[in-house]
Amino acid sequence: MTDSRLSVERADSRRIMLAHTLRKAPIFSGIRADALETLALGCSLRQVDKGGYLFHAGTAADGFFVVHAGAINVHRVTEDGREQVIRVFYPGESLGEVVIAGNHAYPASAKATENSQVILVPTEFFRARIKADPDLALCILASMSQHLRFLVETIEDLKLKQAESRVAQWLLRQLRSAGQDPDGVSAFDLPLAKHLLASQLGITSETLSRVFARLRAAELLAVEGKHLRFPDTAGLQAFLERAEA
Amino acid sequence: MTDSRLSVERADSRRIMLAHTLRKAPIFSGIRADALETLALGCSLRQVDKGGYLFHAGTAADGFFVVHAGAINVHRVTEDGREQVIRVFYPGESLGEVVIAGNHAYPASAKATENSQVILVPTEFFRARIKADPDLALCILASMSQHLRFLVETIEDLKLKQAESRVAQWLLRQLRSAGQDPDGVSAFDLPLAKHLLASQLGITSETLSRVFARLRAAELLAVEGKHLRFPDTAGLQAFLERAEA
DNA sequence: TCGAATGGTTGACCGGGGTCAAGAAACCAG
DNA sequence: CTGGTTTCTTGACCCCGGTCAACCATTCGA
Repeated sequence: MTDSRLSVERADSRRIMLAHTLRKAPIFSGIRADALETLALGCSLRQVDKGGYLFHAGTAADGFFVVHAGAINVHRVTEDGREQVIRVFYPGESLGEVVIAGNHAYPASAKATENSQVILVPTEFFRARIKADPDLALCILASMSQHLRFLVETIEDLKLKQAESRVAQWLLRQLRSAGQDPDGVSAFDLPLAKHLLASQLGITSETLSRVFARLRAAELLAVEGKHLRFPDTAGLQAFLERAEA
Repeated sequence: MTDSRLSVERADSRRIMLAHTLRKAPIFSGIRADALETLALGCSLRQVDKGGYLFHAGTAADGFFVVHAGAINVHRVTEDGREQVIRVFYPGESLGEVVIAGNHAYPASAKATENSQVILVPTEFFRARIKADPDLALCILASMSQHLRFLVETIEDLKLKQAESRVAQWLLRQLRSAGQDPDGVSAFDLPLAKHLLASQLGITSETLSRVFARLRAAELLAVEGKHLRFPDTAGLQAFLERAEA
C-alpha cells in the first residue's frame, strides 16, 4: 500500500509545515509546540491569486486566517464601488479573528494584493480547541486587542491629521519597524502599490504623489520606483512635528 | 457587634446590586447567575462626576468598565488639544476590555459626560476568573468583536461618506434603537450635547447645525432643544439613500 | 515588436467642510 | 430680573484634498 503510505507522509509534512508557520505567527506565540501541531491538524492552506478574494464583507464566516506568504488587503466597499483600505496584512499576521465570537459575518472584505498563501483556521474547529485549551482564547483576545488599538489610532488620524502628517508618520513607522537606525541615513522598499498605501492612509493616489513631491523638494525623501531613501530622518521627524495638527 | 453585621449587610446588598447590573450588561448575557455573583465580589462601583476622567490614553490599566448610570465619552486627544470622540457608552455597555489581554495601557481616554456610575472589573481579578470559567473569555471576545465592527464601520463612514449622510444615518439608527416604528411619525431626545455628537460623527458642531438646518428646511426634522421630531422618517430614509456616497 | 493595460505624476479646477467671529438662546446663581 | 456662562446657530471666508484629464513609464501578452 504504497499509495496510502505516500498520502500519510504528505499529510504529515503538510501538518509540520502548517505548524511551522503558525508558530511564527505572533498570535500563537504563547502556545506550546504540541498544542500547535494539534491545531494545525484542523487547518488548511489556501492559495489565493493576486486580486482573488478570501472573503467578502457580510458573507458567512469560514474561520480566521494567518498569512503565510503574500499580502492581504482588508477593506470596505461602498455601494457605489469606492474602497477604503482598513489595513494590509503580511506574513505572520492574522485577520478575521472577529468571527470566532458569535455567528456573525465578516465586517470587511479581504483580497490578495499579490499571489498569497493563507492558513484557514475554521471557526467550529477552533471553538472546540478553545474548550480543550482556554489559552487559545487569550491568544485571540490579545490579537483582537492589537487590531482594536490599530483601528482607534486610524480613526484619530483620519479626522485629526492632514495628509502630510499621515504620510510622514507612516514613513517614520516603517523606518522604525524596518529596524533602521532612526537618526541616520536609511531606506526601504514599499511593500505595496502606492495607490493602496494612499487608500490605507485615507487619501487618493494623486495626493500621495503630491506629498511625496513636496517631501522630495524639502530633500527629506528620494523616490526611485518602490525604493525610498531618507537622507534626513531627523528632518522628517521635525517636519512631522511641525505638520502635526 | 452591630457594626460588623451592618457592614456585612452593606457589602451583601452592594454585591447584589453589582450582580444585578452586570446581569443586564449584554457582555455577560451568557453567564450563569451564581458565576456573576462571584464575579461581582471582585468588582467595585465608581462614582464619576460630569467631566471627570475614568482613565487617560496611555495610562496603566486598572481593568475594564461596565456603565451603570450616566454616559461615558471615549475619545482621543491630539497634542494640540483637539478631540475625536470614538464612541459614547451608555448604561449596560462595557468599555476598555482591551486591557484584559496583555499589560498594555488604554488606547484612548474616557470621561463622563454626565454624573455617572461605573463598575470596575479589575484586570488581574478578571484574568483569574477566566481560568476558573473560560466562558468569561468568550464574553470578552464577543464584546470586543462588537467594538471592532463598530470601529471598522466608523472608519468607512469617516472617509467615504459626507457629513449629511453620517448625520442622517445616525438619526435613523437612533430611531430604530429607540424602538420606534420606522415608518411613522416619531421622535426622541438627544442623549448627548450636540458638540459631542458632532465630534463622534467626525464633524464640527457648526457643520452639524447646518445639516440640521437643511433637514429642517426639507421638513424631515424638527429641533426643539434636545428634542428631535421626525415628521417623515420615510423621507429621511430616502434622503439618506440619495445622499449616500 | 508593438499595442494595451496598469501604475504613477502633474496641472487645473472646485466644493465640502473647517475656521473665525458675531449673535441668539438657554441655563444658571445671585 | 439680571448679568455671566455655556451651548447653539448663522454668516463670511478660505484651504485641503478630491475629481477630471492629459501625459509618462513599465509591464505583459500576442
